[in-house]
Amino acid sequence: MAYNYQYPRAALTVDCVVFGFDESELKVLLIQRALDPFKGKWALPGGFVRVDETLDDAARRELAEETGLENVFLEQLYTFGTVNRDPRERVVSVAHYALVKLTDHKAKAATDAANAQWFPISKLPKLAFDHADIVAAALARLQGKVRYQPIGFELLPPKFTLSELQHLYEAILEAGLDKRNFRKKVLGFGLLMPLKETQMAGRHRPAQLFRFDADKYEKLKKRGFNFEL
Amino acid sequence: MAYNYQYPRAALTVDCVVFGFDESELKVLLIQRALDPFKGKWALPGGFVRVDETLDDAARRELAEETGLENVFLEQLYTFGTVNRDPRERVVSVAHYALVKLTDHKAKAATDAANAQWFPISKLPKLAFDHADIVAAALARLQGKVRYQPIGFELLPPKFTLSELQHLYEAILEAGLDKRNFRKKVLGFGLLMPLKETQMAGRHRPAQLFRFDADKYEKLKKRGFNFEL
DNA sequence: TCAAAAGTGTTCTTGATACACCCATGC
DNA sequence: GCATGGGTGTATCAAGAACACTTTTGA
Repeated sequence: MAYNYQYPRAALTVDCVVFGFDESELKVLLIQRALDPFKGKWALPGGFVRVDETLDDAARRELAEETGLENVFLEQLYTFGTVNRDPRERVVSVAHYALVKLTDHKAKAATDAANAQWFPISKLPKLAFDHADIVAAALARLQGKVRYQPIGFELLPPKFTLSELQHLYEAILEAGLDKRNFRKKVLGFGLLMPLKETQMAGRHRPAQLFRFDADKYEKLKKRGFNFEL
Repeated sequence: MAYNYQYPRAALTVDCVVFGFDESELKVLLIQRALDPFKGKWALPGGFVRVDETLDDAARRELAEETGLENVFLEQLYTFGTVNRDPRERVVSVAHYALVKLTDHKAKAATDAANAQWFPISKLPKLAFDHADIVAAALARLQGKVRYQPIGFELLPPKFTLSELQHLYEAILEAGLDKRNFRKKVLGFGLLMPLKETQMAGRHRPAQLFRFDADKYEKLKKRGFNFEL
């Protein structure tokens, strides 16, 4: 079946910048292209939007198909519409960014997506199309948003230590933070619940584990509370 | 000429939320639809993206065609891609928002766009499609952005008084501001240049006129300066 | 002389920053 | 017993918030 239109139409795609956090580093998930153009090059997961699915649905579907990731935090980022960003034809891409808990998804993704690989954000390979621009925009968004919305927890396991949280913020913001001030502030919100467990990890004092209380955050937000790091 | 594609494609449009400021009120420019669907209803200016123009170009072209506005501040907002947002077929719309100096553009727009009209943001009519959602998103963006970027000046004439500026911020943020604190802070940036002129407006003390020094702002920004109201 | 908006400083409170030592564990 | 990261409090400084009266003009 073919479809006729009076005027030529741009093709519409979605692309996803998937962030993960591991070994105190911020990472991005890339896939190696199997087809031309840019065959063999690294690129963002993504693909064409079907005519009967929302943009969000399209992004989640492509993410599942190409990387095996499901149920992740996903948000629209920006729409890239330069005329010649794809050498084949006019393609407009609605870029998204996703945050995944690497500890959960690591194994799964490895099996479903043989040609997917995590790269430290500071050591990305050359990317296909204008995907380097998209990654830059996503990083800027993440750096901005993490300051006033508690989205960082999407990158950590459900139970985490304050040091892990601090290292996450340091990795995202690319800046060192004072340990005492960080703990004072982040505990001051009353959104981190200490667990009875501790993390025994190596030859030093075990660390208190916390979980983020998302319900409490939602309630506070409705009453005008403002998370701000 | 007709265009054949293997898969059905969404149509791609741009829509613009145009903000203006007049009589201490924030206003939005709407056009009355001449054609079905929603014939006679008020809607955002916008239209189809051509295959050889960027999204930004498309938004500016539609704005000029439908409202006579040119050389305005324009930024991409969000892309709306719900499946049934247009009753005719699948239409994905890249929404933008624009800020115009009403004093400059008022007369011009009135002639070029007979069916365009400014509405106070608090008294908008029912809008076609999902345009009410788009306006809400644009207002939220404006409220957020005006706090940390000096975009408010795009809504004021080149020469303005501090009271005008304060009323603008109050209208956008929907909150009252303390006069002395506002002036202290905004003058503290050193980006408002007092002019030799004053504004004689009615039976009260004349007000000092200022202009915003955009060049100085750009230089400061490069050195890490942060505008924050 | 009155109404109406312009203009101007100080005090208090709050949040941000800077900073150094003891603790619990594994080797 | 020592190396490693975990955990804690205070003093200083800067920015934000609250607040009331005088000035200049036109009618």
